[in-house]
Amino acid sequence: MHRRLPSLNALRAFEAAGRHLSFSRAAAELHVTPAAVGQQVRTLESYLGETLFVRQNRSVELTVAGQALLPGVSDGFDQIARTMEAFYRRTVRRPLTVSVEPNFGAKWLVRRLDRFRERHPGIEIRLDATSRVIDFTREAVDLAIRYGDGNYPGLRCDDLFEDEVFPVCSPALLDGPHPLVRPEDLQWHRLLRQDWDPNAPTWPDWAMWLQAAGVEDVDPGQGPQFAAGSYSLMMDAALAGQGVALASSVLVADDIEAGRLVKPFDLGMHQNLRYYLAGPEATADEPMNAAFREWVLSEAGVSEAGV
Amino acid sequence: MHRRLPSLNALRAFEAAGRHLSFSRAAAELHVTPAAVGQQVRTLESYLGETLFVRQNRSVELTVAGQALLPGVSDGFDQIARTMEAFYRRTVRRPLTVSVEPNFGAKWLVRRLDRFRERHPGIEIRLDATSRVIDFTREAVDLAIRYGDGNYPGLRCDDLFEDEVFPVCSPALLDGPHPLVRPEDLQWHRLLRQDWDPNAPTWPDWAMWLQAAGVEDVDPGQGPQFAAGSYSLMMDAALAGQGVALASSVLVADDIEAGRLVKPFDLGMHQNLRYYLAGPEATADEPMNAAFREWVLSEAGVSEAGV
DNA sequence: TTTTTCGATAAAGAAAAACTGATCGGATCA
DNA sequence: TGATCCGATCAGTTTTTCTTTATCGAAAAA
Repeated sequence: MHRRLPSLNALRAFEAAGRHLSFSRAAAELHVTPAAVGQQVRTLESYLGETLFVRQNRSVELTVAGQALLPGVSDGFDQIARTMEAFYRRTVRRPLTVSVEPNFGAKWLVRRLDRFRERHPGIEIRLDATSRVIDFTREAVDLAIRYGDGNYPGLRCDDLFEDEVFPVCSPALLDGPHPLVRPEDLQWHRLLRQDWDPNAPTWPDWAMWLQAAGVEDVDPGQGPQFAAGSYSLMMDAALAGQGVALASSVLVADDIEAGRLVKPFDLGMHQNLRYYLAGPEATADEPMNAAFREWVLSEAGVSEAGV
Repeated sequence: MHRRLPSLNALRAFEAAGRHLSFSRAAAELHVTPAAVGQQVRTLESYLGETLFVRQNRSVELTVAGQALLPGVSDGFDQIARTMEAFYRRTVRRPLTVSVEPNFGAKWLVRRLDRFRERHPGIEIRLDATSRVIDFTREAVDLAIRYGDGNYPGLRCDDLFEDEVFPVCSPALLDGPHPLVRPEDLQWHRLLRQDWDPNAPTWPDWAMWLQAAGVEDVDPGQGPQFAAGSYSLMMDAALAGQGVALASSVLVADDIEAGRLVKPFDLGMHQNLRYYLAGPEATADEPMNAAFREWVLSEAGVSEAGV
């Protein structure tokens, strides 16, 4: 069989443009700019040696040649699209189960999962939010994202990012009666504090941060205390302007970017713990696992090669 | 309609590979390397999160998932290919008529036309080999390639390349009893000469070349004489080792590259004539004309922008 | 058995395709 | 009349795709 096909992308652009009778709407459908559609159509026209659209100044319509070409091409893409849909829906699909530390899952991962779904429509992600240590041999979990020291024997382990702990608060606290300018100003505000599960990795507490900041006249024990595991309650309080919390850079990155939280001081505290993606070596190269790993590393801004 | 399609090129690679059950054969069909097919298939697998081929060491076979995907995808591409074939064959197709100087057409253009057909399967080229000056208003000719001074009023005129005239001969003459090393050695060989049509542009003759080379003891009038328009006869004689001809760089480029002819001396003679592509301004931007112009300029190694 | 061959694979860099962003210009609408 | 919408165009950049080169392992050949 000798198929003489034009550029498939050009053909798809033509098909969408012909269906919508508009380059702009076609561009929207294809998630590109109208200029891109225009160029693709032009490429196809030059390949075929025939004008496919009559360009009016504010609209396009199909030429006779375009009309001749469109239906068959549309049918072809429809056929392929139906096949793909059927494939995505196949019953044998097994979801990819990813275990995540709950706060990380809620604050970082779920907001980004849409991008993963777009990139890998054939993979369904099931999140398992828990802080437990995962035993991959006993639990039906494919991959885990954990906060720890990276020492997980027998697992393929990829570094995602390091964490930093620093005070955050609502921007409202910056221009109240006692604006937070220097660490000493914390004495006028409530310090939101959190208990730690003795079995899990912990963060620095206010006493440590205040010492590092060289501040002595602020009581690290004042302000509301939140139970272990109530990180999100504490952060809600911070968001509501009820005080200043010590937060993890990873978990508040989106809130800071959106301006919901600010970082009044520049001092952050590092520790030897990082976020890691871990999973059994044996299944690490299966397409679903590899796809997730590659995606999560790119989201983390880490090239896989650099690990 | 919301189509979630993978990369179409990846899909096509998968389809070809699945049909052939071989990456190499698929690569041959698609005119790429096997490595390229392998990468495209891998891309698709990662997009779908599912292995499509079982790789054995010397062959591949489809997984269950691959088997599920292949038929529908094949049908889709078949549908599109049929549509394209039908389009190419439409009755309303008008050939693009290109008038070329006969020698240029035979020696340069026809050898390259296959590449044009591959790039623009929708355009049928009709060659009109003549040295006559074309009146585009009276003759059914779309474009002309001419050798001249480029002064063609009212026409869109693109510079193809300049020409140079130099002696050429069969490589056999280089190691005969009187090897051609210096221009003086020409006295031992026959000079193939050509009459010129008084109405057409002419080339330098042997007298001019010998003078430029500073050679006095070679008779420019010796050797066989070919009638005007018998350029190809003269070149056949040169190819057969019957003498040395003054040839045009454009027309012998392929013979020299293939080693059928050699250029014994470095001295070439320029003149103010060049090859041009010319056509009516009014139709210059029609897709067929534009496609041919763009192709011929790229074959000539000239970017259209540089004209 | 040993050697050769064939097809798949991996990594890196090159080439080509595709896309964006900015600008222009003519209809349409207020 | 001005504002806006839509398409065209162009240069520059990003992304995708491909080639190159080298390796590997089983099948075929010696």
